Amino acid sequence: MARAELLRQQITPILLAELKSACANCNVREICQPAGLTPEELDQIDALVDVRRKVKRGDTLYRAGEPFDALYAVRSGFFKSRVTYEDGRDQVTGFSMAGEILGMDGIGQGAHNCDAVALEDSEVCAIPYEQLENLSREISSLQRHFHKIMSREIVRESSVMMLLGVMRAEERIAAFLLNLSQRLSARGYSPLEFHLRMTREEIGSYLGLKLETVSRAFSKFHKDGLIEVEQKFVRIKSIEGLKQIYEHHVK
Amino acid sequence: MARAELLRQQITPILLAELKSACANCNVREICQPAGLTPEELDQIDALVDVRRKVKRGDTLYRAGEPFDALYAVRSGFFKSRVTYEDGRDQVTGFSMAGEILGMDGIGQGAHNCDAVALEDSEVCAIPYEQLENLSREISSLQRHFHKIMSREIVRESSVMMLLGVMRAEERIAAFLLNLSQRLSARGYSPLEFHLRMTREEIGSYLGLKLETVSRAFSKFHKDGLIEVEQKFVRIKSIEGLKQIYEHHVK
DNA sequence: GTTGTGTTTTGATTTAAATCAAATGGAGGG
DNA sequence: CCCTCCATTTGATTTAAATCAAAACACAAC
Repeated sequence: MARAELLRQQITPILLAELKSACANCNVREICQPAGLTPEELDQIDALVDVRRKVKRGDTLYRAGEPFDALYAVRSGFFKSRVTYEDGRDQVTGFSMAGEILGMDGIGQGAHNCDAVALEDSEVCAIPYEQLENLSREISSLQRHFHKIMSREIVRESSVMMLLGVMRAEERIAAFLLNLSQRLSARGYSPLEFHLRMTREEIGSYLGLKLETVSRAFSKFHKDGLIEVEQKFVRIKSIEGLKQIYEHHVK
Repeated sequence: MARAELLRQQITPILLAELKSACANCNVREICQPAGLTPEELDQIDALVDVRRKVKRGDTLYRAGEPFDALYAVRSGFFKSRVTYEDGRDQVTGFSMAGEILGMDGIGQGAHNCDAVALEDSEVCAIPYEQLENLSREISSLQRHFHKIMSREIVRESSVMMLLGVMRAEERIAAFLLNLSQRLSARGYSPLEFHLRMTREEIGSYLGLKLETVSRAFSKFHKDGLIEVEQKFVRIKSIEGLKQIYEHHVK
């Protein structure tokens, strides 16, 4: 298939020198650099992460149904995960930014369960899953980290269920902005000013809302002095105000 | 109900001789008996599952915030998982029946993220997590099974997100009934007749709907000849009809 | 049996968000 | 530059589900 061909070509040759310090320089410390590793263990992990891959904006990193064989650490860029339904309806199930791990949905069935689409030109490290399993049997702290990351994904999703199940439109959008802000902050970016990588429609899909509803909420927040919005650029003027909406102080 | 009675009787007091083969007799083969184990490995797993615990209807197996130290295999009974929100709102995030695993939400933070409440008198096996981690380093097929179970939980939740995000009320309820039917069937129970262990309100909470909406949908399905409902008892008359609703053929 | 409590059903009304519709505004390509 | 294509905003209207309300029903306790 043509896509597979393209994908293969995108994979940059791996230079030995780069490989050596691939993980040491990477900001995805989460899985590749769990705390408390010996230098030898770090080298083992370095050797594990053998393939870097660039994904152009709009291209998919993987698609639902494709065989699963690796997890991906996002080195740079931004992804959405999308599940498509028999009748064609689809939903965005998550956004992944640099420093986060992608692909854990595929482990269960040996095949991916969703599409991962780059929302900007991005780069990932592929972590071959079988090798990760093998290595995590040797290095218990790696195993522990890996389990924690999977568990956090379960918890993240149950808070999205909460959001979709009990929150009203404006609460959802406040929660979304606060969550984005918090994650950006955790990765060393400004929590108060950022560019949305996704469209209003994609935000709406993620939050179970229509794009018009998202747009109206942004306008409302702006009117109330909580944020400034200019296209994709967002500046948060009042974290507290957003939190009050999120915490249902409205109404 | 007669079936529940039978199930309860199946579980006999724990004698030492039985304990020895606790896992061999257990229907929760998922984690305790991954395929392809040697007898020695099976014994190791047997030794792992050292605590059985009864939970009375209405009691909690664990609560959000409590330290996490074990996963639970449901041997008999039925649980709901519930997340409570700062302002008091809560949501049911899942139901667990005999043969399923509970508690994976706690791994990430070392503390449980939700309450697990028994909806009928139940019995579980506690699987001490640290020992499970240790053992799964030795037995790679156990490790693999464990990872698959976690991943499936992630996938399960993303399909609930789909349900909450894009489906209309009747579709959600059709999906709920079909899912329950399929899981019961997988555990050897009738897929066409069963007792709901939860109230309409709990179903509604899980599906992001109000109890009245759940009730109305049941009435509608009955009127259309798809199901028979009598209190908590449900008989599915037309799996196909439910599937058509679920697949959005309505409207 | 009666009483009381919690669950479920059903109907009438309200409302939050969807839908429909139109105008505006950028970004990129020729 | 102009033109086209999206993405976004904003307004008017509709609608699905929530809310409010009351009655019916179960089930357990007394």
